[in-house]
Amino acid sequence: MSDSTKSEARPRRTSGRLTLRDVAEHVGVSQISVSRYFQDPTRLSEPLRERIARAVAELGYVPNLVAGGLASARSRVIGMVIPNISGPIFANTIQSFSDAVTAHGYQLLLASSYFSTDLEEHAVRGLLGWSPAALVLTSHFHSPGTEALIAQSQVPVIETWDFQPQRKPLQIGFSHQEAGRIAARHLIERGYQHIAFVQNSVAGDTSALERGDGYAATMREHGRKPIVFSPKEVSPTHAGREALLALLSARIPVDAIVFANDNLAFGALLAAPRVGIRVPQQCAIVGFGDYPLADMVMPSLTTVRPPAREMGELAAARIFALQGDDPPSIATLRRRQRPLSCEIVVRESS
Amino acid sequence: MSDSTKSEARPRRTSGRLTLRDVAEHVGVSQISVSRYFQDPTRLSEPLRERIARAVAELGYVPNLVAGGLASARSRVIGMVIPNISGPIFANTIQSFSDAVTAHGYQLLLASSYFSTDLEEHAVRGLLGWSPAALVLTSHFHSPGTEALIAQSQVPVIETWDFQPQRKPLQIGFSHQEAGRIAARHLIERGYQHIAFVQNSVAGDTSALERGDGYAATMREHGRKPIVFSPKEVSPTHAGREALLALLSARIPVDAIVFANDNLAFGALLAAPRVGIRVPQQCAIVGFGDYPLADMVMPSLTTVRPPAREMGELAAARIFALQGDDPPSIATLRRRQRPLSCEIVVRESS
DNA sequence: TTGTATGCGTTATCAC
DNA sequence: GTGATAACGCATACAA
Repeated sequence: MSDSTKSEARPRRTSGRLTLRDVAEHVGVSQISVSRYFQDPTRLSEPLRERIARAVAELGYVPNLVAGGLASARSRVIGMVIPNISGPIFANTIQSFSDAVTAHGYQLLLASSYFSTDLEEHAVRGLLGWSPAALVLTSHFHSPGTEALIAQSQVPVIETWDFQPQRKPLQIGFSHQEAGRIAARHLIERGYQHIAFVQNSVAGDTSALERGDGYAATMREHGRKPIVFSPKEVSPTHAGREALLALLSARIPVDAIVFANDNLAFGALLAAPRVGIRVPQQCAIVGFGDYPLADMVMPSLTTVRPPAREMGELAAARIFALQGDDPPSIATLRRRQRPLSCEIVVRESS
Repeated sequence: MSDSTKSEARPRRTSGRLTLRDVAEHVGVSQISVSRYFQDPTRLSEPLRERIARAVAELGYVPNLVAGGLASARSRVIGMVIPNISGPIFANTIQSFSDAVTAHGYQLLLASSYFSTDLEEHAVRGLLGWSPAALVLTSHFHSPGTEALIAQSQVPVIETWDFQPQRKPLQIGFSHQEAGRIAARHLIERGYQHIAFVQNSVAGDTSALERGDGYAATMREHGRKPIVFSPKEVSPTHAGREALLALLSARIPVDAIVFANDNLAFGALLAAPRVGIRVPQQCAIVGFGDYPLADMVMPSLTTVRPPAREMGELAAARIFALQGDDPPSIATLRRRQRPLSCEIVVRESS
């Protein structure tokens, strides 16, 4: 019974956790001083700062970010919506973004959309409820509802993994059409004659469609007829295998295939020896994504590498600049109105 | 100037977004009715409910979760700390957890620890600031600071990817020792003589050490001497290759290797043909994780599969039960005090 | 450098 | 079924 100030009948509404007041009382100062200790310790005198530091450590006080967020009308949370977390496609972007954000004291509220604009809208609505410092979305395809939500909210929005210069939201991305063009050009230059494109079997991956468009445009520019195959299999590796078999048993067998992503390409590449097809002699294979193991499989996979980590880092940098945390660097500003570029990584499969 | 109620000089403290009051005024009711519309619409009369629904849609009102969280002292956010987001190891657990959580109207605050207990503590402190409904951690290795934080907070903690029956926090996981034992037993049963274990080159992966312990114990129980190799290379694929070369050029070459994870195993498996080693004739290979492509590579990889998706789903289910959202199912309760089990997936590499 | 008063937008509580 | 009022825990604005 050393602490007689502790009331027996605790009001039901309190969360039960320590508050600034508890720390302030313990030290013998006002709450605001403790608040300042967390906001900007330099505004406190050296001795007071140390007394508060000791009390905070002793009591194990953790600031209530919810209350702080309400009082200041801004929070250090950033919302992010990506098609999926588990695949290799966005993994590096999520990780590099998360790391940058964490390093600046922000936290990441993550949701996945599975390439569905409805799920995305639902996620955006939920995330906006937390008044995030910023919202990061993937691609520029959104439902009208999502567009309305972000237009109404004061929250800055950054779109990644895409670049559409005419759009208002900040874009940190690259041109998917150009990615498709790069792959097609590479195979044409290598002298392949019958070059096909295999679409993603996942519905809603509109960016993959754009890569296909880029491929088709380049083919036409070179006087060739685009050949686009859409597999039925849902598993990407099975779909890749399905496409390989179908395209090689056609009337005029293809001698090169561009896949909408590396998982499809892996499916074809790894199935090839089992069905007696030699890569690249009989058929060249090009992927998209440069997923892990692309350089390890045999033959190693030629693929178009998107600036995955870079997009995460730049998106974070833009947000910090917007918040005034960091002065935007020249390089960051310069990149603002430009797409990042993809790179063809030439390996054994072509 | 049709809206004369809009004041020119907006007070600095407001966030500027629509509030419950705005909706209430628009409809001509009190705020609390609009609040009830979101909490439990059935408590409102049919006509009122519809009028509010219309106003919400018309105005584009998004509830302020921060204010709601403060008032109710609980939030529908769940914090999660995993070693890394981008690797294939935890991908399925994160995704299945995220999906389950989203389906129940919760949101996911995600942080990564990179197998560092200090980073984990930092993340936990930050996440606790949001008064999450629950906190999900990975493994049972935490800093004393983390232990103190979770002990003080009222927040329920669930540990995944591990199982230590004597611990207090809820455990949704499996025994890493047993995973190592399963791999060793499999190779012994197949008649392999000189079986080695290759450790993870990533520092701090204590669970991998436990798998190594399980392997070593099983070896001794069968009267064999454990051989443990720790690669120097940081890249897992390079480390796998390094281990393969070293273990096969030893005085007594091994004829089977258990790798701490599939990435290491892939490194060895895919390097083998390039250096003229036949798998499994000359050396069998077993991994851990059953990562994507394990069934596709040539030869396909024998591996120990952890219950990755299941852990995410069960962790979510436990949390909902704790919140009273769902009655816990019999199956869920029964699993509570038991480890989940790993499964050996036998393929061509052994 | 430190303190006092007030409000952030919602929900708990109690009243009608 | 609907409403008035008082918290929730912190940060802003202003004062000393």
